[in-house]
Amino acid sequence: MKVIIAEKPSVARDIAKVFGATTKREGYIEGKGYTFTWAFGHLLQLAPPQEYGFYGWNVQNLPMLPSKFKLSVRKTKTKDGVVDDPAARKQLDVIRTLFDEATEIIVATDAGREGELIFRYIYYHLKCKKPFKRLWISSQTDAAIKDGFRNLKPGTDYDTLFYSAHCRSQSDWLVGMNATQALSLASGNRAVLSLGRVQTPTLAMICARYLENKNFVPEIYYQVAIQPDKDGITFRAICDRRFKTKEEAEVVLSKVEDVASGFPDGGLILRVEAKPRKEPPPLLHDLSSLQQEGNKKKGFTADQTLALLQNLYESKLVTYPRTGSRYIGDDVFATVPDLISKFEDHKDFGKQAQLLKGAKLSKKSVNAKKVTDHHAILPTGEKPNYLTPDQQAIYDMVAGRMLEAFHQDCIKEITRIVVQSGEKFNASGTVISTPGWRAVFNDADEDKKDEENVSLPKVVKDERLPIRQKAVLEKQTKPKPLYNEASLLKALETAGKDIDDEELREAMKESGLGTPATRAAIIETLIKRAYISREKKNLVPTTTGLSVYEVVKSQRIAQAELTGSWEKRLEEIRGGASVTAFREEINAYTREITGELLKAGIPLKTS
DNA sequence: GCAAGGTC
Repeated sequence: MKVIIAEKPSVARDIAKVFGATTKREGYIEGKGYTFTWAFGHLLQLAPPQEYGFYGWNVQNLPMLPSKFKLSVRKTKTKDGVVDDPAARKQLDVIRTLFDEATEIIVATDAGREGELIFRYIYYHLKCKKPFKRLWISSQTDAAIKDGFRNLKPGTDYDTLFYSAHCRSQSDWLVGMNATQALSLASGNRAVLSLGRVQTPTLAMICARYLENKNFVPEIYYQVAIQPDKDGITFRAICDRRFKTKEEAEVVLSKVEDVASGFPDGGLILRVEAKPRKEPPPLLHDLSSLQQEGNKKKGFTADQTLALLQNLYESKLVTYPRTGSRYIGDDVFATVPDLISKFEDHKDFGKQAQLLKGAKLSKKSVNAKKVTDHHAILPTGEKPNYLTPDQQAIYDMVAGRMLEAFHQDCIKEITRIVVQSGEKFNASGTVISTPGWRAVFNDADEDKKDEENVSLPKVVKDERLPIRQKAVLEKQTKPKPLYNEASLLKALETAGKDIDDEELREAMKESGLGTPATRAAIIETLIKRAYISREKKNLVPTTTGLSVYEVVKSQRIAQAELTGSWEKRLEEIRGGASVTAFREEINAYTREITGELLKAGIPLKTS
């Protein structure tokens, strides 16, 4: 009997369906001589410190450097304390029984580093010795699954991928557990002061932005504006020059030949540019972009959006939510016209769905090479029964974005006018001539809502217009805004883009800080530790958060670069480089950071 | 009591 093991039940079901296996058992499906079972993500984790003899939180234990890591069943918190997760334990028993009976194992966990780790931890924990092959696919359509089974790879092809995954896992444990205990102990041990490769740079970003914002000294500057009049329609034009004093601005103002100063036609049109600009549709959503939209449009936290989305996924209404890809492959694209037709009677964008019927669809979101472990989020086409208003809102964001993504370009008419009256003054305006994809939600372009979405009257070069008004404008430079969940998620995604070292920047390019599946949890962790709090929509540090930041801000653990340097080494390990060398470096760094924190944490006592 | 990673 062959056993196929997937990362999660939904994938096992999809594969079983292709084989025509239908008999549902407790924890697996069987039929046609196969069994199809699954994990629930990581069932096993690196064992906690006490399993290596490091009892309690004690300076004498530090740094904790196990020579060989152990695995233990994933834990869950109950009122009686931390216990083995019963669901994980039960599923492991199912897998153990199936593996015992198996002649061959086919590994169908997600095609990536963590997917490999999820399987290997189970396999080694169960001390299984059966041969295994690897299914490597990135979409769960029938065609992709069939093709994948025709091209099963030898399990050993992925040994180095497992080594890199295992190194990632151990390194996070070593640095995180040791740094956390060191800082907590050094600060008097009154509370858990956690540190980690992802959470600490995230905290640092929030703190740095907060301090920058708080300490910002606005500068006042002056500009000059005029209002030319074309056949009774006035519009505003501004002189680009910025002045430090009002007096300097008034010099320019005095040169303006406005009507009140006795010039009936004091504005000369020097230049008129009117050109259409195509604005292509946005990409389909991945988890992060949807969390950002949920935060902007509805004020949901990243965690809330993920929970709502998980809910829709379990009701089979949307595809897999924790994806980091905004693309689909050609196989999925082939199903899109049918999917779109399912929305023709939707109350808000049914009309747009009808419009797309038979139309040529944009292929901007179609790129198999950019589909990683999972493709972008789509509705499945199943009809929702009852949805809560919040679920409906998220569902509509998914469905509406699908319509947008395959829609036509939005065509805007952009006009720029330069008026001479003493100085040169500029006016610009944007008018949507063909809405295309923007017709789906009919939202204003929020980035440029205030200034650009105005229409300008038709004027021609060398024309002279009266200037009805002129004024000096007093303005202030503005600080960068505090982070909110949307802007923080965006910043985590793009973290590392401005690293000087080209190799590190390259290593982080595809990942950023954390992963789509964990970013919401990272924000919640910082809140649970009382490092940050939500104030209206903003994320601001607490005094505890700021004190921790002060202690670690110049350490590597607070920099996104740490992830970059690890990613670079992990990629080399995947390519066959030595694991031992990297482990030694991590051990050395663990000793170093532990020592420094034990010294440096003291100031926290008094704060 | 602690990391980051995955998922019901």
